[in-house]
Amino acid sequence: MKLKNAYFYTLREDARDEDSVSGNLLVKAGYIKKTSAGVYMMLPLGLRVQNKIEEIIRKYMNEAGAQEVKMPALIAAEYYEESGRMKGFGPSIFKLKDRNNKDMVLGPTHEELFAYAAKSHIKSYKNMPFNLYQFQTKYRDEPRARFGLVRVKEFVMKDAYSFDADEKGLDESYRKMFEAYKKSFDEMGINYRIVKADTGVMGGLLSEEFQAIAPLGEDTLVYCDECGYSSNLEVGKVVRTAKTYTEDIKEKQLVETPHCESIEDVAKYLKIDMADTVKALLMNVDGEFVVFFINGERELNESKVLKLLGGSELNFADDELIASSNAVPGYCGPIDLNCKVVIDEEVLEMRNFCCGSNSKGYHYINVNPSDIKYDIVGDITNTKQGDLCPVCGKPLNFTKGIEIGNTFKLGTKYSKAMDLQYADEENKLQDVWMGSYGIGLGRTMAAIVEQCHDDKGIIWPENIAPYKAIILIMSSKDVTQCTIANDLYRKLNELGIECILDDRDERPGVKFNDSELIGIPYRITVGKKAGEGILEFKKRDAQQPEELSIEEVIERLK
RNA sequence: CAGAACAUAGCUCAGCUUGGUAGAGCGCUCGGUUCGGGACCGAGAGGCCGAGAGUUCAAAUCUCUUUGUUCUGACCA
Repeated sequence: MKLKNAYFYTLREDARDEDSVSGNLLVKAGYIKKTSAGVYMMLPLGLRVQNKIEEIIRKYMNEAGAQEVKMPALIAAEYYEESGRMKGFGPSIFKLKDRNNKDMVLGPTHEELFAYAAKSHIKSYKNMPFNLYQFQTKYRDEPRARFGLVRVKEFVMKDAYSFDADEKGLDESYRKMFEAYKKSFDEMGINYRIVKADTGVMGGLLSEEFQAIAPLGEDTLVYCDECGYSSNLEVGKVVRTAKTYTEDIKEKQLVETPHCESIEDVAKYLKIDMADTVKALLMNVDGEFVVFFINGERELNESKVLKLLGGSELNFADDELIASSNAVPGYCGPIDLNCKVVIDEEVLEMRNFCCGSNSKGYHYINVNPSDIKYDIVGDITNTKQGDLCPVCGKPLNFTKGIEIGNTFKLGTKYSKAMDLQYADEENKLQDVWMGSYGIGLGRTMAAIVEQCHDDKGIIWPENIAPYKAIILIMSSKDVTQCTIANDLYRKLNELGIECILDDRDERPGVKFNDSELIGIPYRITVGKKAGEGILEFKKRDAQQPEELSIEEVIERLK
């Protein structure tokens, strides 16, 4: 690409409406442009990066034996009605009607259509295994688009679906995809971690996420250096530091706590440790009023709660629901509470703790497990700093991650719903075992920028940079420089080395800054010494440039 | 969905408190001087001040409504 006559621009100032590093840099460097919240144009440079990511994934998908197809984005709603996910996705699914008033959706993910496609092929066990994949645009009406390309409403996903006759087959298909994912992300140069995760709206048996390590990440990852245990915070079993309660059990006592509506206030007022308090969460579980009691320092884990209670929706309770009991918001405690009570298993180990009294302005201190009444007990909180590895008992580490890929063992959930069956060796009908595997391309791009940048701009890993090299002509009026630069540009192109020639009539500073902002891995400066056959060669992340001959430059880039 | 902030030129912003009909820097066009880290001089083009309603002789400015964008949370591959 010769810049002079190309669609190319950079911005000098930070984008006002992009607060994330990657969103700002991608917009500033002219890779993407926002059209509305969570919807972006892919400009020439951005599309090249996305295509690079796509090619790497395609290579490993094909290597793993998957076949590429392309499904429509516009889908009759009946497919999602059949699988029950019209409800599962709820407001996140884009709905529309055609001119005949037929309900349509813009596909948020494609298990249904792939299961439908598989029906045409699967008659007997002899037709499996196989794996289909696509690169295709997904639409999700996210409650809150944010962080540039990290969470958007329209994005390209690689999604693959495996079909096997039994669980053993699924395990093998899953393993192949898992390996292909590792190879893909390794080749892209991403720093990532694989964690166990919740199966969520996808359902199924197992979910693992590929998480790019980044402070911006919306997921918290917990991992153990000792044994390799690694999990999303939302699913990890909580194993507490073995705090030994040595003190004697005391008699519970009512104390005045005026205007202390939060557990922080109470702890501060009574001058006690938050870890020695039990807080109440007044919740609405599918319309039923349930109060949860957990250690004052912990957070309630929604997916654990729903799994424990077999519920589907968890919200804070409204005033009407609260009024159905004697619970007093801010002073709710597990003693003589007349509604459904669920306590975290940790509470049973605590001694002489503080909790609400169900009368305004008062809390109890020195409460013990024998004082309280409850209906259900279980592990219902998030892992937190200080907790131990559930496998080996060593202290856990925490980090933030951006979910760039995930793999699901779906089992027979969708084949049952979509009636996808095959005849086995005894001619009996059996359900097909499915797996599904996704990678978000734009999100991957964003995650890489989050990891690979400095104060001057992006630093693309070589394998996904839009171009490998950029040639800067210092003086566009210098005939020698122009000739040499154009000649080098031609030679590199002949060798299949993708490069940019900055032949714009700009001052050197502009060209240096732009080349750093857009993050091209190698910079070749054609300047004063060009006449002597000497060029300047600098890797994007190198401290100092080096002087090389034209031949040496070509050799380095081969 | 709740809370908060913001919306003025292509970009980043000032002006609003105290109403008088539009500003800066960068970018862009033309001319000149420059030419190895976002140069300088001169001359220009470019905006129904997000939209609608109201108050007023007069609204970018005050009031109400609305839409959009961002942040925090809720939610969410």
